[in-house]
Amino acid sequence: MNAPTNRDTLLRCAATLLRQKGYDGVGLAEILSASGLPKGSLYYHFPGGKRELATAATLCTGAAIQRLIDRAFADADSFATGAAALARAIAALIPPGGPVQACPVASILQASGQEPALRDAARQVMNDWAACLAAHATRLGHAAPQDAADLLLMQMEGAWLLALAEQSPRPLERLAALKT
Amino acid sequence: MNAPTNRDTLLRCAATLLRQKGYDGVGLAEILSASGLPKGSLYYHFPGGKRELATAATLCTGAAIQRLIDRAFADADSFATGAAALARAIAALIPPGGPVQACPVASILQASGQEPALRDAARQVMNDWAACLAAHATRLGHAAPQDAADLLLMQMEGAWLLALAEQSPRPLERLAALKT
DNA sequence: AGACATCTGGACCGATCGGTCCAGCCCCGC
DNA sequence: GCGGGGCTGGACCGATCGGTCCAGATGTCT
Repeated sequence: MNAPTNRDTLLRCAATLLRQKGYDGVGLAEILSASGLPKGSLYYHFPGGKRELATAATLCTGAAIQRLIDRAFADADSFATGAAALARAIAALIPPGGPVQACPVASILQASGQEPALRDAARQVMNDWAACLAAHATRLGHAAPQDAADLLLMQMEGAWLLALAEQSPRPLERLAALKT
Repeated sequence: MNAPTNRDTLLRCAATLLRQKGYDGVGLAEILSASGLPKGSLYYHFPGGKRELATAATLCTGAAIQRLIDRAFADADSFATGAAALARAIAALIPPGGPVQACPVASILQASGQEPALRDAARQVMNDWAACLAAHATRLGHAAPQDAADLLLMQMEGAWLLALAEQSPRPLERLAALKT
């Protein structure tokens, strides 16, 4: 059955709350009450405390989004159509009634100035995404794969930020439309 | 001499610290000690407390950046060259040795889920920028000014975010180069 | 000089923060 | 039956959070 362990629950709740309120915006108490677990569990599974939990959650979500990238580009016949599919996929992540959640990297970036561990995690996820996009660009025969990948990453992050600002998937859908 | 009032000092310090640590990341004590003023002054000039100070500081910085946009596009002969100039101008804001500061809007966006006042401020600044960019696109005879403005805003915000992640102006310079 | 409005200085408050610590439950192999 | 990790439950801690309040310094009128 592969029942989710308490550690997984902690990661999941932390990831969600982090993306909603940012690193400094969530308290441990909030994460704990959302997961229904006591403090002891947290510090057993993540001895490094909030820092460790947040970095682990970010890396986890980052990997999930990379899978989303791969899936979007899997049956694309060009980089542009893959990019449009990706934008639509990210837009589709937004729960219909619920709040728009930030990009996991963006959500810890503000606090990364004080927390080297967070900055490393943010950097690594970004680099992974960029490399992944560049690989797809190369595979699809793009003339300047590195440029295309970096530019798309900028556009995607920007659109995600705008979506957060206006609490609507529209900017992401807009980007998808502009890519066609 | 137009000496800066204490209110101005408060706004300036708050703007800087907000962009470095985010809304939830700065404490009033920190802003106060940076400005060398007591709590009484803050709550006299900004009875709404942290919320009011942060929204005022964001609107202020937002307006300053809009002036930067106007300046960058002032002597541009096309939307693309204006865009490149703007990216370079934002990159130039980054203090050589110091930390990369976030976009003022991005820095309050995470907390805007809990603070309607912040979300309104973020939205307004974004809308102003978009309108401003669209006006320049129209003026310079772009075929689809709205699309161009929105896309550029996405790219600029994304590049700014990447710059924050790798603590270097390179993504912004990269965007400027790709625009040429 | 005296009265009034403006602004500052800082003590103080309850709530919440992240983090520590340990008693004890539970389930395992013996 | 029993011993011993793996894990949980939660009391507790000092620090810091945003916010309140007011005495009094300062400037500006009449």
